[in-house]
Amino acid sequence: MTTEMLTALDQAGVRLTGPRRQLTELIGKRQGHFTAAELLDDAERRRLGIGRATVFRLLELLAEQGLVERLDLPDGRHAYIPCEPTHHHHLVCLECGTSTDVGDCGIDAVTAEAARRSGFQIQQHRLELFGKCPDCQSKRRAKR
Amino acid sequence: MTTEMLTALDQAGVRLTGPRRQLTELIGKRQGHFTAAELLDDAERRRLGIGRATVFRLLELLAEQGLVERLDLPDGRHAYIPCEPTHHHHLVCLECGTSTDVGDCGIDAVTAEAARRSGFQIQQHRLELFGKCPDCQSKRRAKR
DNA sequence: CATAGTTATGATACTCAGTCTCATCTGTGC
DNA sequence: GCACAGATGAGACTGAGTATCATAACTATG
Repeated sequence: MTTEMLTALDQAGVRLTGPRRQLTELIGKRQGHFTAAELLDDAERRRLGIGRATVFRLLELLAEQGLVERLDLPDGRHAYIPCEPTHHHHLVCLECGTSTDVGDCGIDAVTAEAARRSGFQIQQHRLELFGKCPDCQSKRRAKR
Repeated sequence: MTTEMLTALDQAGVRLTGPRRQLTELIGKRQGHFTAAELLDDAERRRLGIGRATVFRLLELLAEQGLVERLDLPDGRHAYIPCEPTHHHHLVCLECGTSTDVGDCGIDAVTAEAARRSGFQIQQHRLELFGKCPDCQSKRRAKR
């Protein structure tokens, strides 16, 4: 996962520097989504001496390569999810933050229908699904 | 439109003050989405003397009542769209900002399918469609 | 190796959206 | 009119993200 990101960056003609290696490793250690602030905290806690700007710059790079996707959480914060660079959608667990990719599940039919009804030419769409993952469902059940 | 908002606010037990009337009127005059900053600019340009906090407070109120919906633009900015207080999705024109509501268009089937595949319990979803509205399509054609 | 040149880096200052506080003001029900 | 809860604007504050710039590090050469 971490190495995949690094090789992808390498192929994109980007230098594989120390900070970039360390940050991608931190991203790999987090499962699920994370915000820029969380990643920055991780780096500071480990005294890596990595600046704020570097974190944002790497996230931008990763997003350009499609290795990470920007996501708007229901509370309005911006988060990132590591993912495969193909178009797809995310299912995000509101409790633990895990996320799963789902294929299109028929969304194309929905956009086509919306286009037909409205006359719009649809260029982009964004579908985000939020809920509770199987693990958190069973944990909650166990507590009772 | 403007009056609908006001009566809805009234029914929600909210005071119909001067600033609120003026701001809802400004919202009514804009067609399509707008950002908090744009609304604030409108108010300042007319020397209404309305504070930043008041604008945000009203938008929050309107959002609570479902009279306006928060929207994340593709460029990451937050915008608002006046709308009917029922669940639906928006189609936003990237050129002129007009927006149209579309009903569910079969999105429930999509979320159900995603839930089935992943085992998630889906609690919320967000679907945003971006494209070009019929007017902008014909304008562009006319230019050539 | 050494070195030159490009690219990345961290510190810091800055901007901008949104929130908070608080003294003052204003709708609203009486 | 009056009282008072609720709303307001000014301005301080926070936190995310960006811009700048001198310094540092990676890379390809010789």
